[in-house]
Amino acid sequence: MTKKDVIRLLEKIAVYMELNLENPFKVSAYRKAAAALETDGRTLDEISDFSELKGIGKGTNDVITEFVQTGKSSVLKDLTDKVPPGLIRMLKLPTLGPKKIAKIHDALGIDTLEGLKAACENNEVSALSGFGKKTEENILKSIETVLNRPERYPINRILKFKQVITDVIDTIPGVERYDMTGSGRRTKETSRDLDFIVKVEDYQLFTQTMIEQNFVTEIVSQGDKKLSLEIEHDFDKINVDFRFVNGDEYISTLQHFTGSKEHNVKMRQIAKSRGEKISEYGVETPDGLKTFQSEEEFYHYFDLPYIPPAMRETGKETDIDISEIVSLSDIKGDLHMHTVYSDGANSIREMVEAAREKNYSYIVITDHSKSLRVANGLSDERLLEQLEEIRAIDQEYDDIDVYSGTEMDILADGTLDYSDEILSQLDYVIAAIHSSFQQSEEDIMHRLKTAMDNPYVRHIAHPTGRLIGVRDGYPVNMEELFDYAEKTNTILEINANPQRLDLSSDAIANQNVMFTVNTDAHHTDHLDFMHYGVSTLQKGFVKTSQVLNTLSREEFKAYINKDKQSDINE
DNA sequence: GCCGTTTTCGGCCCGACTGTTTTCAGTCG
Repeated sequence: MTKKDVIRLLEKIAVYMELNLENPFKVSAYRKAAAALETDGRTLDEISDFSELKGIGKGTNDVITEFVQTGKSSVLKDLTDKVPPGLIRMLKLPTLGPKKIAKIHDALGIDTLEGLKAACENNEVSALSGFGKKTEENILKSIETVLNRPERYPINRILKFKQVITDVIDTIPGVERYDMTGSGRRTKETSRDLDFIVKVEDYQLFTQTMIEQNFVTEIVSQGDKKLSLEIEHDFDKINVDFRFVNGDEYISTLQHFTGSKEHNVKMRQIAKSRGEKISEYGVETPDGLKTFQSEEEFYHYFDLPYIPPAMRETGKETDIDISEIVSLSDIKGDLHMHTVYSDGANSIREMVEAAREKNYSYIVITDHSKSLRVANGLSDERLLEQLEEIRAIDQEYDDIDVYSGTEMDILADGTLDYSDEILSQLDYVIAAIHSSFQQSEEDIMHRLKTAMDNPYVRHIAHPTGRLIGVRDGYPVNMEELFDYAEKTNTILEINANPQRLDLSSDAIANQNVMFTVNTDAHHTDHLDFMHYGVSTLQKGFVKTSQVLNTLSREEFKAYINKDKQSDINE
């Protein structure tokens, strides 16, 4: 029995209560109780009295206590006796909510998706009062969608959908400004849909242009203020919402539609306690509607520091001190990138020039090692050749330090791809697993530990090998990984490539080790990925002092010239 | 069901759009 089990129980009760048409505020109380448990940093055993948490009172405390002690819940049992499980599946259908489902169930006795489909096809649903032809069609369409489309897409897929949309927006005259909002802006690992806000002179022209595009498969809704479409790209379908903004409310609309919902509820409660009201149009104050020039100004107005989008999730971000959390401007260099020596697209010099444009103080060139043949990994000789070239280029620049490194393979049996004799000549060594993902956790941990034990290996790249929504990665014992990293002074990477985001924000929260965030760029354009990695760190509430590449140029040079075992911040 | 510096009852964030209805309920974000 873990905290997660209790959270799931409370959320399950909320869903069943919703379908049982209980008071919506009662339903919401169960959801809030679940959120309160989630936000609390402690484990189940560490909490002695649940009712001391804000949002948990006598009722939910009793439910939790019964469940923890007996493993059962009489409240849930009563509900599951009353509500057929098929109705839970119906809740997933867009346009169908608890009220309509209850009505269909009560009037027609339908309690399965299949039964619902048949009833629509026989026009039984449209015969009910309050239902019509259109509702029936929409239900059939919803069933189709739910059966044929993934619920959420990984962030990398979301970014491709985004490109399809922005390519069109960029051609529409009169568009003054637009932003992607929603979970995409918050850098969630997966998103259900795409959201944009658009400041445009003529929303009708915008709407007309957009709905004429070949990729539009359905107009979900269309009004003066918003447009909602279903689009298709590369055989995948997703919903896209546009919100039209006029005048001075842009920042308030941006803030509102960035979410999360929980974050917004929290902000509105704060406003309300001051006698004010937040909406997407601004803040209603006793002196009239207040609008803002920036989100910084918006948060400062409520006596809060600027909260980056990535951190706007549970609402707890408004309660805690976030002044020391890392931000993109703290990043002084990129320690993991590839060149044409292995599988990168650009030369060392091109990478240096691109890094200078980012105002970085230092970079490390880290091509693949010899065993990674598919990526043209460097033999000992080519690595030493490259080292010479890096040294020469470094000499040419006053404003940036260019260090020689490698992303060295940890081979299947745990041996490292270069000898210590070779490694000792490099400035900075990264180790990574690129092969034999199917090994047991024990074998994988043996490989990672061998690398961490090596005196030249400074950091482990993409420690789990996962690709979001594509593969889980190899089996890593996370507790052991963090313990061993701490023991050996080995730094763990947040790989900023949006396919990876590895380690994940969930994994790094509340850990006491050093991290580094790097793009793993294979092209100069990829250096732009850095902000995804920083967002991941922000979601894990990681402080600037815990991130290696926030060190100044001099501090980083000192770190490189020191033994791995010595303290970084000495 | 939870909560309280307008407190033990009466609120609980707020607005857009659709569809069915003829003034609004339901759903969504």
